[in-house]
Amino acid sequence: MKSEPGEFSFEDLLRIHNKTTSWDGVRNFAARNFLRDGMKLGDRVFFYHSSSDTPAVVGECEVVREGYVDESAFDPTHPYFDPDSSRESPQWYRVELRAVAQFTRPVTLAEIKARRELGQMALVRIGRLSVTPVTAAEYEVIRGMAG
DNA sequence: GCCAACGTTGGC
DNA sequence: GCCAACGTTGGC
Repeated sequence: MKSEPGEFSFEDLLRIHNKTTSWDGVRNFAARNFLRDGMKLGDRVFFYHSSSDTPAVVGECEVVREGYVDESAFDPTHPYFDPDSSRESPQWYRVELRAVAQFTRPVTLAEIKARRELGQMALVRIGRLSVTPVTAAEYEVIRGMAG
């Protein structure tokens, strides 16, 4: 999961009660499908800082609630409002994530790109998506790089 | 600031 | 359905 640290950083998440947040605002169908269909209770999730000086995976979360309707799309005053989504046929979904651990050593995008085993990572392949899948093998490599 | 790689919009 | 124009994301 990507977040711009200037908007919402991993440190911000750690400061929240229960270190838990509802991940709303995803408004891309491919990202939504990964989020809604691919994330299961207890799954580990990497937290990635995008559009920062050093884009990097900075920590780990876990899914504490699986995909459910993102009601922010229904509110005309909300920045994530989408008139095409309704309670009758919702388009957008969210999950709840809880921070598990901050990496002692962030794993930068440059390091990820330099590792052959990670060359096919969706994060690298489809860089603009805010939600991308991580394989078990990729997960282990990055955990190793984080120390 | 530039660019790639999309997604979206709307005319036809 | 096609395509041009434009918007968005995010790395560099």
